[in-house]
Amino acid sequence: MPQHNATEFIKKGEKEYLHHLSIDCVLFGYHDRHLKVLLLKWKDAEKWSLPGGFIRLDENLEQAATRILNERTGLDEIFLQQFQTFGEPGRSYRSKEDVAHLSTITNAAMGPDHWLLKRTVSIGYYAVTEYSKVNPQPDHLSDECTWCEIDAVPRLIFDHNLIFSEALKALRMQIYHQPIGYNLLPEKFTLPEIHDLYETILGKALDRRNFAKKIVSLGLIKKLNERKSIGAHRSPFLYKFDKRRYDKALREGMILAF
Amino acid sequence: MPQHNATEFIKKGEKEYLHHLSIDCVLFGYHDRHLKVLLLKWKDAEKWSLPGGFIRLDENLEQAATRILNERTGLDEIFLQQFQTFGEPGRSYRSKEDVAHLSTITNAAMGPDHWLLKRTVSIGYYAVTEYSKVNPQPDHLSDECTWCEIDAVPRLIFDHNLIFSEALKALRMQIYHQPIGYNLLPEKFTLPEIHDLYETILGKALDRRNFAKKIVSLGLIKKLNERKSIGAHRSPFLYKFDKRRYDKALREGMILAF
DNA sequence: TCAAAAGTGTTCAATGTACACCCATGC
DNA sequence: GCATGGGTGTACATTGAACACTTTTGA
Repeated sequence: MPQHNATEFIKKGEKEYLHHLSIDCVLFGYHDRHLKVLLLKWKDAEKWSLPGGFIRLDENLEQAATRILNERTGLDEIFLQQFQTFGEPGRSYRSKEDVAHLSTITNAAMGPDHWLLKRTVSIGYYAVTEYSKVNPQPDHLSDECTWCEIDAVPRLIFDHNLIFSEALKALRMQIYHQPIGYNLLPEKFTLPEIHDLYETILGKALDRRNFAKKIVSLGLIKKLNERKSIGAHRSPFLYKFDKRRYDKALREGMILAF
Repeated sequence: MPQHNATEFIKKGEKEYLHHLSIDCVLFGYHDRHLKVLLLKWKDAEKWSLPGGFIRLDENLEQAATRILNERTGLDEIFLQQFQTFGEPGRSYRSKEDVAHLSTITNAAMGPDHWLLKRTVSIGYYAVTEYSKVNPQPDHLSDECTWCEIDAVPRLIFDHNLIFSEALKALRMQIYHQPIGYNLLPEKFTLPEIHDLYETILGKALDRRNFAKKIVSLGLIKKLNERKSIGAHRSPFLYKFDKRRYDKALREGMILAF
């Protein structure tokens, strides 16, 4: 039962969602050596936030997070990771200004007991996607939904800056224990491409030769007898993921060091 | 405002705690080469559970977890780690039997809309303590609170077996990145003692000589000019933690490999 | 022929791993 | 003197880190 507008959401949401709980998603987007994060801008204000939402009465947490991201991006089959739960009292709607603004943009009177204004504990999820084909859609409360370079994240509402930075920390930790890239690279990709991916996510330079040795020795990718033509340069070999081994590494973990 | 009995808790809790949310704690106890976990047994039944509780309206999550454990153990200054949040619909009070039993032991009529029976998302915390001086106290709903060997954990209610095993996994992961032992060992301890601690928590044998080299080379512990008398055997040297470096490693992490 | 990017291998240092003997102590 | 547990060092294998030249391509 999708809400058709913000006013309805404010009024009817009370009966459709779990109170005191929300989900915030940090969706990282990778493309061409850039790592970005999906942000929303509140209507008629310079207030930015992470995409978030509430949990339906009978929905599990991961489904809810998937739905929230799907509504903003159209993406399906997002590989989500729950990373932390944030519950400081007063973490949301601490300022009267935020409340007044919410009231204005939703055109709804909200008493202090309104369900949306109650103390809310937020479960944080993150995911990574290839962003070049995503067309971000604002939600009811926003007039903009856009990718933002992770080094240029503005001040966000509530504790969303904390949530973002914890997500980035978790992502960078995860990359040492689980494979990454299957959804971020084309089916066939070159070593320089996956090398750029790792450098971008980790935010640091990795020696080309050592990287190639390690990534190949993990056995998750295999070299093809094809090259990619990249113009006035030597043509790099193409590789593809060995899906069996990739999935095994996803399940069982691995150890990587750079 | 502590509840004095289960009936009061059932009735008045509605206004004192956040709905739809709970905290479950996995408290590991170490002593003399044994790793145990604190469990509660429901009144008049062979139903075991992890210690858990609810979050007061103005309490932060870690305070709530600390309070819950403090009520069971009297312990203060517990180093808690939030590790995962569990929210499958139907994870708690799925069976009518459980509901009926709760109703019986609390002597309270509970309709299907009772706050305790609503869908509840539980935030998992774990901690480790020295258990030999702890006198576990049952809560309102239990008639037993006791340490159980981690290899002999019985069937637990709800999804508590899952919560327990995820906590154990997280603890064993953490031990590679953060120092452990400050609260688990006496102020002065021997290398064999800390060696036993690591073997017990990890559940595997570690080479004595290599362990000593690594743990000393981390610089977190320092050798004293004292030995411990252990009867008819060579007296091992005593060590103590270097608190400054220990705290630094807690904050910044470290890397350990066994 | 030149500029730009890709491919590749070796050396050295550090770390991890396996392993065994002697020493101290109290009975 | 003996049983028990503690202390210690070495050799080898593995891994990580640093590093530079040659090849390919199209303009």
